[in-house]
Amino acid sequence: MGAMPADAEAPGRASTRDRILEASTELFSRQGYSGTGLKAILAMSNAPYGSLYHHFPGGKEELGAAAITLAGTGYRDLVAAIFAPDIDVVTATSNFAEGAAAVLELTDFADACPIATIALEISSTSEPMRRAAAAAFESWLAVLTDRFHDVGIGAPRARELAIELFCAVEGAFILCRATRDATPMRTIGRAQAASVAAALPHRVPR
Amino acid sequence: MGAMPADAEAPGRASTRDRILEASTELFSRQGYSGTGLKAILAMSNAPYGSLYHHFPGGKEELGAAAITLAGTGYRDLVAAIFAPDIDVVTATSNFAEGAAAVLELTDFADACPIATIALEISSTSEPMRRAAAAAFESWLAVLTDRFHDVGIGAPRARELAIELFCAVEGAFILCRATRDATPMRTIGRAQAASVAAALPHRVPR
DNA sequence: CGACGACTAGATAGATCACTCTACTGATAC
DNA sequence: GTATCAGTAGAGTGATCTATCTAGTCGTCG
Repeated sequence: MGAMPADAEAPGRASTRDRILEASTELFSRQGYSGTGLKAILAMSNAPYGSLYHHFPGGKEELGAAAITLAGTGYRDLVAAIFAPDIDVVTATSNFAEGAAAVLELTDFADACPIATIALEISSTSEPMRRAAAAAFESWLAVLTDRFHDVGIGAPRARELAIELFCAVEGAFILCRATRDATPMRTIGRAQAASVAAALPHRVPR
Repeated sequence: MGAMPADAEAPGRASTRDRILEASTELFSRQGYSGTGLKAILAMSNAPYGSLYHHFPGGKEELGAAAITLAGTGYRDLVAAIFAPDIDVVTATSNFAEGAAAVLELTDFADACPIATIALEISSTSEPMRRAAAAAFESWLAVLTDRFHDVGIGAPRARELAIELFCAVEGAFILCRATRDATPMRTIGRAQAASVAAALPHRVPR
């Protein structure tokens, strides 16, 4: 049944496929899909053309979709960690925005949403990639919706809140990067934290 | 002192420069900056290379910045029309989101924010274009801030509201295009209208 | 061993990219 | 008339793009 690669879980070095994928997510999210050439990805991941087309026979489009999916699960895990069950949701909402603002400042406004740029670029031109982006976004919304529901917010309202938070953060990424100023992210952080607090069921005094 | 072109305001046909610029804004906003070739722009605007480099000696980058600026003033005027002085701001906020949702649906989710895609693409790679995008966004925020201030909302809060509305709409554009569903735009429309209503000064009963 | 498949390696092709170049047109200025 | 200049026109250039193609490496299995 063929060879089972021994380095699937090699400790020292990530597999070629993984290195290509990681370089893709980074370059795509920073320079966009069309703006990133395969050569740049190959150079960053120290891989030849042959490997790329071996692992991704569908070429750049398949690679793009895979990169979106990888970035999607990565960011979903981050959101899940910030909105962990033992942290109250209002604080988590504040922490989320403050974390995003801090990362923007630390990376010279380069690292924002790893998918948004590609999503806007390709959502009218590539169905596979568009679908991958939609699935990634939905997975984030599901994490948020579940968490809001767990703290007693009704299901429909929980999803609305998740959508509102998502949109506010994504929009803030755009504005912050263009103006090179993280203030908007902190502004919407306060607003969203207030929204979440207001949606919480009747506060029990002690 | 040189010739003054007689067709500067030709009634029948837009000038070559304008046609190039209009084609650029349309193609850039739909396919992104890197994803749009100069040939496509020239073909759509029925212009030769010579004209492009005559009017935009800076090449594609200058053209991109000019397209951003043009789209920016166009959208600013649209926002100003929706938030006209004789329309109450809560209704205007609802109308804004509903209008955006309707356009998305009518254009098969192709026409969203004319700048967002390019802004994300180039804000880490081209200073002139980044600056043009920032100026465009700021001009929209100024329109909203002024309007909110005019109805009695304090200046700092007025700007915060403008930022919150901007971010919500931009984020919704991303989510709606990726999922091909205008629901999120309507969701944030309701939320933002409520925010604006809550920020209004004490309602005087008749 | 020898065959096989997974994977690596990079030269190469053909298209397309942004851009430059020279030539041409037509109107104005003197 | 003639010089000047804005603007039009498109062939051509070198670089870069995605993708293909052949060849080689390495570990496993029969």
